[in-house]
Amino acid sequence: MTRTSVLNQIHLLLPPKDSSKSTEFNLRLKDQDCLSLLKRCKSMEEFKQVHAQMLKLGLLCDSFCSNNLVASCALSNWGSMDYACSIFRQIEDPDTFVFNTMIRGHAKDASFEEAFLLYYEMFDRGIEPDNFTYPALLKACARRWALEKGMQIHGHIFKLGLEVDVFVQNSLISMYGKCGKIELACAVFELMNQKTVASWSAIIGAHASLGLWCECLMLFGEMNREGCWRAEESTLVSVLSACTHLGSFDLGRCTHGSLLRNISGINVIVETSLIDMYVKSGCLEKGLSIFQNMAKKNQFSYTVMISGLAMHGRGREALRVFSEMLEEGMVPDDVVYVGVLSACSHAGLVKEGLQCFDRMKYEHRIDPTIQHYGCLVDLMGQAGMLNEASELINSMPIEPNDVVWRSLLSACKAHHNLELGEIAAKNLGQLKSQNPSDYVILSNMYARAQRWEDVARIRTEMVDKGIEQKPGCSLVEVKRKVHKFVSQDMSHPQCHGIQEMIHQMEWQLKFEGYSPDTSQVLLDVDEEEKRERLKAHSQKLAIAFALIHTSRGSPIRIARNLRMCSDCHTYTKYISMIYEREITVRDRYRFHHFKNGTCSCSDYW
DNA sequence: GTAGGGTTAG
Repeated sequence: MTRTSVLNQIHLLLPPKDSSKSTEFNLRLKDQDCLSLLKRCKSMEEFKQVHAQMLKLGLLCDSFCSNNLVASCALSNWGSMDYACSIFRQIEDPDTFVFNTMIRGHAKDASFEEAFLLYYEMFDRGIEPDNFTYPALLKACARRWALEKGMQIHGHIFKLGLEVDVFVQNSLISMYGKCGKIELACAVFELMNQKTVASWSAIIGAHASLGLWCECLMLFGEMNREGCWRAEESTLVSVLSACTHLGSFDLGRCTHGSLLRNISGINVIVETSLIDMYVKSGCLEKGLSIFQNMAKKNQFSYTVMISGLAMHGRGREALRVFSEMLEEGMVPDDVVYVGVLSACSHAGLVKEGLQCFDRMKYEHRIDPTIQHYGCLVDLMGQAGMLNEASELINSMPIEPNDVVWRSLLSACKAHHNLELGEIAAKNLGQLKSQNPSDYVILSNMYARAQRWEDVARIRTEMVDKGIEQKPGCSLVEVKRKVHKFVSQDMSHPQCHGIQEMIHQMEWQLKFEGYSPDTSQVLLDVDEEEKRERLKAHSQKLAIAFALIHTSRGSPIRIARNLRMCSDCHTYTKYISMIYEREITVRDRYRFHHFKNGTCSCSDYW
């Protein structure tokens, strides 16, 4: 039935002008008819027509009809809350149902204060709220991060002795999660007799939004074990996010598989999460291919791709994607510019980076944040423009933070400028930096200058301040298991085999022309000791282990906690050529792809 | 008789 014919129908049901002629038209609209008519309204105009006819027929004395009338106007996407209010206020004896509807309508319009006023009015008029009253109010609390109000509502529910159902429980979980009270969200969740997909989705989402990634994956596992395997997109996005942050590439890939099997037409949010997961797991090409095949891209997708390309040192491509984004008519924001500037910094595109910075300020009118300045200092510093970087820090309109000074410090280390390095370190000290690497870098700079007394002074300072140097470590995934190697640590159960492999590798490396760069070992020890120390860097142990335990030609993927040293870099380039392996290493700042004796960073990092 | 929950990404 078309809309017009429905509207005509109401006219047919009315008594004709000359009612004496035919009495059979003297019918009345039944309740169900009026409900179906209200449901079919598609605009305020149609609604007003139906409303007028209902008034004529005297149908509004019935609470069922007036409830539906208010619901239609308050909850539809064409309705108006003002109009709904005016109808609502004409109801002499409003019941719980109509109050619930009005509360929901206000909550939908984000008029949270109005929703709460109505809720309190219910109490004043002695109208008891029920399970249908609470989800909208709790959602309002969640949206406003109003924990106190949320807890107050929870208290009311408790006091009323209401036997809460699964809908209210799910809303409580979400409210507590959004307000950052994860333990309360868990308490509600654990007390539930019957958990639905929405309950799992709420609790997993709550953990994800607080960055509790391990718990997120554990809950996902539990959800599957309890037979609730039909996860939906939103849940899987949280899971993907957890995989990305934890580096669980295998689970991430499985989640992708699960999405492909169970969900038709993956949406833009899922695709963006997938790109982020692949790119941050080192599979840039996979991320790129999803990106290129996306039916619709948004600000988020572009940002993920640009930052991803940046992380992999593909600066020019990042700039190309950025131009594409602008051509699509999208307006760049501060986050995407962080990606763009870091792309320039990782690829040494100084001129382009400076141009982008100006464009951001003057064309797109974005005030640079400390992150943008951080990228710029990094860009100049890495390129050896130390004085320019230092001048920029001094002329910044915002207070430089530890990240900015740290960028300058590492640049000073890379370009051997002890004087400026000392200034950067001093500023880090003033900012009460507890980051061990700040001390280690300065101490290594003194060591390089053979200033052993200063080295000792820094080391003592570290001990006094209780700052411990984190040892370098590398993770490598072999046959679905992650193996951890710590620099200089020979406690791995297969240590003997690894040593043998390293010895074998050494012969081949020497034959190809590699010689260890002992200048990287900044300790006051002899050359032989330095060579031994270099050999036991965690990345080399991980490579040796992977070469033993993976099949010929298969790629090796390593994640390490510190920036790669130049000896490990040269070493890995040779290994990629000798053993014909693609080796991907993610360090603290970026990715390096080694293949056929070269690295994707073109030795600029 | 009418109605409600979880919505995720840079």
